[in-house]
Amino acid sequence: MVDHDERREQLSAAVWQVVSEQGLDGLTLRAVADAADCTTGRVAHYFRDKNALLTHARDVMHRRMTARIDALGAFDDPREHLRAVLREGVPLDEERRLNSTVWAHFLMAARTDPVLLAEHVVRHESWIRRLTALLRDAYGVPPDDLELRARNLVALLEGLALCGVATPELYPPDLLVRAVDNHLDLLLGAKK
Amino acid sequence: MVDHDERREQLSAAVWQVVSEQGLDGLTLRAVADAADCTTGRVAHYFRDKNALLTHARDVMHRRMTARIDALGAFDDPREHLRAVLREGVPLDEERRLNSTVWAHFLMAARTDPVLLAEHVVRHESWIRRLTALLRDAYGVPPDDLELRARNLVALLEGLALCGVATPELYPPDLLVRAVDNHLDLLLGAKK
DNA sequence: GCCGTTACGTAACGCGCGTTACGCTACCAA
DNA sequence: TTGGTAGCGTAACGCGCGTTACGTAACGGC
Repeated sequence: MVDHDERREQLSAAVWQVVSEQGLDGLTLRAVADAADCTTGRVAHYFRDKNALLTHARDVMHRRMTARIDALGAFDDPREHLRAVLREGVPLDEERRLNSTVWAHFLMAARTDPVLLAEHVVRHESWIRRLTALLRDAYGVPPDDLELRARNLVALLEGLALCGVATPELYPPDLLVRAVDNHLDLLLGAKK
Repeated sequence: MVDHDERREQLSAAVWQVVSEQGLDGLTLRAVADAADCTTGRVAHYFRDKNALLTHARDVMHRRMTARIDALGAFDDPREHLRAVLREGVPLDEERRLNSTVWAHFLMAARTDPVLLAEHVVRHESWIRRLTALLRDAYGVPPDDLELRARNLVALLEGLALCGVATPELYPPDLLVRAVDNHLDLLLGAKK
């Protein structure tokens, strides 16, 4: 008896790998099977069809991302808390680059897929709410345009993620960190 | 005798339309022919293969984008000049939304296509240089981290473009303008 | 008025895709 | 030992794709 959930997570990991290496165009069941070092028979055995495989892969990835943010724990300084959360949204290592890459591909696919679009909207808004709250905590007295600032913060993060995904050598981790810190200084005033 | 260049531009416009509506996956020669209201025979007649069609479509789109920025003309206030240029990078109307959409799709495709990647890098860097120069003009005395600020400005723009492309109804033109202005105020100090 | 050339439309080819049916092997209960 | 089932591998099917070959109508120089 094999562990079905574990097998499914293995296949989902293969999906991420293929999407990262070949894009959504290159994501064929045969490519997934190759990446998972098995045949398409196994894939077909664990997922009804291609769509079910993709949905599972998306869900697992999203769960891991939120889990990583939740696992950050407590911070004394609200500003450091915000900073730590922001770092999770930007491709600082291989895992987060994989996350950002897959996210970007699914985002573009969402333009022509109502299901993907609905998921994106929910997560985007929730992301903005989270950052708005963190930003509010980081300010002594929150400015009137707090939500707009949070929205811009998200946009900056997505833009940086895109840069890091498209050209990792031009946007190494230290540059991304400096970019985030620079914006934070602009928002909250230079760190003492 | 028909005007070859005009025909090619018509077909390129059909490419943009299909990419915008169906993504790069949906970009088939038959779909392009449908959008151009002709048969695949005509497409095959004017372009050696699909790749030539795509290259031409990218080139024409890029030429139009740079032409639009160059056509902005002279400004008395450097800050207003910068602001006007920034507005061109964000999907404020249907044409610019089309531009941003196609740009984003090709950017994701660049991850697995060396030719597209090389083009992207060149244009990205030139974009950063242009904004660095404009930003320098807008400052009385440029700060030390001028280039990093310009880089963040580009990232913000790309992030906002992505938001406007994915969810136009959540990011209407006036919100995008306010977002850009907000960041500009943060960078240069609130407008008098 | 004829004839080559331009400007396509039409249709077929091979390929890779997702899907599905089928077959085999290992394992576990009886 | 034997029957059944879980866990796959293999192979074939139809479809849509890019490409290409071929047909043909209109046009323009002689």
